[in-house]
Amino acid sequence: MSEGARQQQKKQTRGRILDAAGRLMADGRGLDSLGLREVAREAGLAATSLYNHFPDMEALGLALIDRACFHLRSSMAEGRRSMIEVGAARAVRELVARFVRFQQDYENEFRLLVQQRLGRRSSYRRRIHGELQLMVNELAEDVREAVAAQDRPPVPAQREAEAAIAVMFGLGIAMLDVSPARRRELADNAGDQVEIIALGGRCWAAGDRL
Amino acid sequence: MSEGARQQQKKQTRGRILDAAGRLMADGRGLDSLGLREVAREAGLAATSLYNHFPDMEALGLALIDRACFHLRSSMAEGRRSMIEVGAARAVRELVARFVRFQQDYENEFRLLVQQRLGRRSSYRRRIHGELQLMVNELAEDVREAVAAQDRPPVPAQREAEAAIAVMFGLGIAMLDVSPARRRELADNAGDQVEIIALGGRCWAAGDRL
DNA sequence: TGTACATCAGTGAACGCGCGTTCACTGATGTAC
DNA sequence: TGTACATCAGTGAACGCGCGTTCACTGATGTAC
Repeated sequence: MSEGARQQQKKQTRGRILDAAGRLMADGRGLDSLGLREVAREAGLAATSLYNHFPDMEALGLALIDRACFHLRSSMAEGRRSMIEVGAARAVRELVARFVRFQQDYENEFRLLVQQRLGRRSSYRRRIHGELQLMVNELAEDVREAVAAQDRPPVPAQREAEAAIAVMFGLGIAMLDVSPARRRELADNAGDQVEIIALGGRCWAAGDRL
Repeated sequence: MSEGARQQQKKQTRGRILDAAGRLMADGRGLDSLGLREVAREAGLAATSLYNHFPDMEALGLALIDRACFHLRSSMAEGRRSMIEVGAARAVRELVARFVRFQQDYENEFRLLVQQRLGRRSSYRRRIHGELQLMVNELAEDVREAVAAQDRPPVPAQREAEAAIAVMFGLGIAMLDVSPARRRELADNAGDQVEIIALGGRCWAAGDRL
């Protein structure tokens, strides 16, 4: 408490560094292509100052990934509770809409997550993999609750969640390079795909097989 | 024809360069981290010799991507014709199996495609995007043919194909970091997911909605 | 409240290194007469 | 068939540049008495 001023200043500088890195990734650049000096320059600092905030470049990258995971998580959590009551059809569309909003509000961070999911550093991969696993599990839980609330027979919620998340990430990637009109079209298609998945889950639950 | 020896030698050297680059990517490294000198050294050439085969590093990368696309395409084409007769249940499993085989036989190339699908160079992105689009279209065509051959009502084949490919790429990515036993488990799950998608397509075709 | 000391965010020089690309070259292969 | 010339895959030196990290430092902020 008494050391406030210095600590606060430090936290602020740390934020400036992360913001600077984020800005540099804005034009389609990947984390791997960011240089220490470049980030420092953008943040208005001497290159060596970064070492007062991150032990090395890997730690800086991990901080950026953590931030992206936080945004993903909070975007997807938004209005999650209300999903159970609105009925399956609307719930599916709103799920996709939430993901699209995240992709648009944090496009760089979305790209960061997808890129580093297969990146060179296993610390990055593990962090992202864990986050996606949580996302799948939470979605599966929501599906189970919603189905139970409607007194329907239990569906293969885990598989549905996995497929839906795969579809949405595919959507996010496809949306990166195209016009807004085409984006809407892609999002509608993805909505249909998730609906097909949910329908398929019901059939599966009823014992149907191919 | 008469200039054969020299041309043939050149083609062979070009192959050696691509092989060398492929070998260097074997330990989880990305295309972006490959250096000109490094590739040349691995290929047993002077660094500058690479310029006799590729105008710049971008062209080398594109050649690697082309090769990967070719392998993806031929892997997925393999046995494609027989899919119509075996019935939907087996066809779905074999589809996933073909993709898994590609992912295992050409793991580096699979990684290359997924990574560069969001890479910095738009030439790479376009190339890969076009290939995936073809893949989706061919799968959708197969689905339509198979459904027609069984006198079923037409399903939303394009949406099913998009969703199935998204699921399979998700599978391929998830398989990269895990044990063989876990890989089989993931592949089974993905098979279930694609089956759910196909079931959902039938419901959709019958006019069902959520 | 005033003073002496400790902490530590930020600095600038320096380290060795590999980057992609250019250039003028060498010498084997191919071509024309 | 022999000879003179053209082509061109491969070479080694050199270009300017930024990389991540280390180090000893400065000076403002915080702490203890």
